[in-house]
Amino acid sequence: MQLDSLNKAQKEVVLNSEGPMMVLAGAGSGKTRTLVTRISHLLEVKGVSPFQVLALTFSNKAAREMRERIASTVNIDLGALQITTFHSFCARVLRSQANYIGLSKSFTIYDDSESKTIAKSLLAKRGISTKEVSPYEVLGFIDDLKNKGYYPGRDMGPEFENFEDDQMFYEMFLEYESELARSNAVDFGGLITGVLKLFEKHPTVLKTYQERFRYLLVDEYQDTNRCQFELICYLAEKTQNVCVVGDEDQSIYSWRGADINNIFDFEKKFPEAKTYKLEQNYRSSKKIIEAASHVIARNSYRKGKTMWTDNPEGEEIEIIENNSDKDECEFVASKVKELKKAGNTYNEMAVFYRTNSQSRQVEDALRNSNINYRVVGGIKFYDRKEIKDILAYLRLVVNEKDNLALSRIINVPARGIGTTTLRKLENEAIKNNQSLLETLKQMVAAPEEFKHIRITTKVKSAINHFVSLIEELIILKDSGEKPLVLFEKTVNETGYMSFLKAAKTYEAEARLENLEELGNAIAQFESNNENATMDSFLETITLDRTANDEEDTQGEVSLMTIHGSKGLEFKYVFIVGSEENMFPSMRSIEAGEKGLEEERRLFYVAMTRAMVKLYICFAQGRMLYGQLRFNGPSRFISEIPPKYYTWIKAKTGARGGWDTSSSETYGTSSSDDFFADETYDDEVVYQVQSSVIQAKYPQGSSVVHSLYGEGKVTETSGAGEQEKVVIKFNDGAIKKFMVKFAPLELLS
DNA sequence: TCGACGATCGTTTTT
DNA sequence: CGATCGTCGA
Repeated sequence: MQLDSLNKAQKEVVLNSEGPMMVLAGAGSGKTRTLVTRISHLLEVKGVSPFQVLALTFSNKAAREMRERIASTVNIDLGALQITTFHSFCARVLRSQANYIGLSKSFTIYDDSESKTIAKSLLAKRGISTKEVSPYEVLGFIDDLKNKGYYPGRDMGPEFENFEDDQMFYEMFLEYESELARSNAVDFGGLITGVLKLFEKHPTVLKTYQERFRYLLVDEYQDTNRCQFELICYLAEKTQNVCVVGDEDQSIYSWRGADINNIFDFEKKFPEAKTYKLEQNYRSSKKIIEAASHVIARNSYRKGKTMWTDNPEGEEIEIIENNSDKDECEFVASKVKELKKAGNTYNEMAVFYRTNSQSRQVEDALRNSNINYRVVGGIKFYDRKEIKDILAYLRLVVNEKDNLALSRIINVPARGIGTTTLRKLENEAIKNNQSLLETLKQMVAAPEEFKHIRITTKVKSAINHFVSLIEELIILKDSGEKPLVLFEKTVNETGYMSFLKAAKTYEAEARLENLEELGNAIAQFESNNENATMDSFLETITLDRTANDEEDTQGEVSLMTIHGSKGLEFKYVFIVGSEENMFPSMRSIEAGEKGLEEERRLFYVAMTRAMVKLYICFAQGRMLYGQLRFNGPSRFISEIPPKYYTWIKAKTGARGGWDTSSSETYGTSSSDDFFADETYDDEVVYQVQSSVIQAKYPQGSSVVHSLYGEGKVTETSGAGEQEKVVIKFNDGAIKKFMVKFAPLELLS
């Protein structure tokens, strides 16, 4: 254990092993190292058994990393040490206590897309089109309840009584829940609420967990939702040995239910709690840290930390102004090449964007320059149709009650059991309070009882076939056959393989390859896990979607959304698309101050990933939804005091002209151009002052735009560099521009 | 029962 | 612009 390599605050965190503690750990402050050392200290010095420690994280990646690092510092068998995600932990608890909650051990975990399918069917049942009410609205409502820790029947206090407004939604929630129960299934949120319910309804069960886990640690605490908070409170109630580590400035998942209040409420719930701040940054240069600190200081909803670093001053941040989105990507590509030439490797560089859809252009530019790259978290293997189909078969085999799985594949490949038949069967199943497969089985056994639903003999024989197929697979599974064998049988016996082979299209070819890949994944799972079962494989892939293909031969530039970058670090970071309406996103701007603060945290996260050099790029004009937009640079750029950056016009159109020069004007102009009316102060943060400069295009003036032609100004706001206008063009189009960027000319 | 075509609508997604 | 979804037609 390397206590000596820790700083004072980190040491305190490690040594104060008893009692409640909250650690506010800034970006790059050695958070993981501290947590790892704390656990090692518990095990090695305090003699705590690994069996009694529970560390909860949000991602599998974080859990794995922590376990590996502990394993390499401590000379103890970590077998019983639980470092897992909230969801895996809860799944485990629910499986071992399944009898208490009316599920069987082999319950299925439904992912978001399956939840969506149920939401859709609930709407359809009511004759509501998805246009009137989006299934996402329904899911949002349900999710919201679950995030807050609600389960049917739970007493949540006064503010939860007003379901009246949403009577219909609440009814759908109840139906959704019973639909899950009927299928012996749980959704992601239900894993957490399920355990909460278990603990509340069965104090004896709770007690066993409280007694087992004497030491509780929670990573990424700022991302916990209310339900998880309550879970933590229950688990820690007895020993009070709970250590939560988080950073309110990196809370970027509030839209997923993360509740910053958990940070503020921790001390209320645990009045004895000690709070520590890890404020020394070991990752980034001084310039980057100070710049990022100035940006985040504008947020009001924070506890407040002052990050500092002993690292060298470092290079200035570069603000890169480009003519278009395309130029921006080309700039990134050429800069990446330049950095490579200077002796850096590709995997020291990363490109961050706000939305996944922005990756394509970056990819194009990198590919054209023959630069190796990897898109992190883009394509989702397990979301592919053919994969979901085969997995649905496997799920059904594991959990016979999985009605969703059955309805998905009963006619894939086509067996002549269409939607009408399925609808009839579903009604029967509900009427008889059975699962679909049970109903089917019964129908095979006693067809005369199903005369009233009028199913043709042809369809009946198809059903017979289907049922015996599934039964055969179930027998195979029960006989203890290995997952890979079960998979291969499934692919072949169901006719899926021959159906794809027969198609002979390019697409079918790709699908076959994907199935092969699924086979490889199963084989790998078998070799990694001694007693691999299909059940455990299915759980693993729904709860851990990180693809495990880690080949870093040549090194690759990493491309990812900023959300995906949390927890990572790179020497060189490019943030692309740093424009208003992109980043911050249009929606967040509309959402108001809270939305903007979250975007600012996102920007802060992006900045603090960079160790050596940060490039913040924006384009004057960008193609968006098939339209050229002039958004202007992100307000967050203007929140960085100019002394930390150099403003570089990489490729910019001449003022007022759009498609003019392609000449490179690498110059070091300052930000004065853009943010002339802002003042900076090192201590406190500055309000944007309104300018007294007159508008260049006052309301009513006639103008000509080099692309859209002539029009009239209908609205003007701001002045000088901030001036914005709304123009109604002669062809009727109404568009909004930032005067600074728009190729406009005044006519009268 | 499948496929072709038009209308629609655009965040982020640890689990 | 483009992916996705729903509707309609054969």
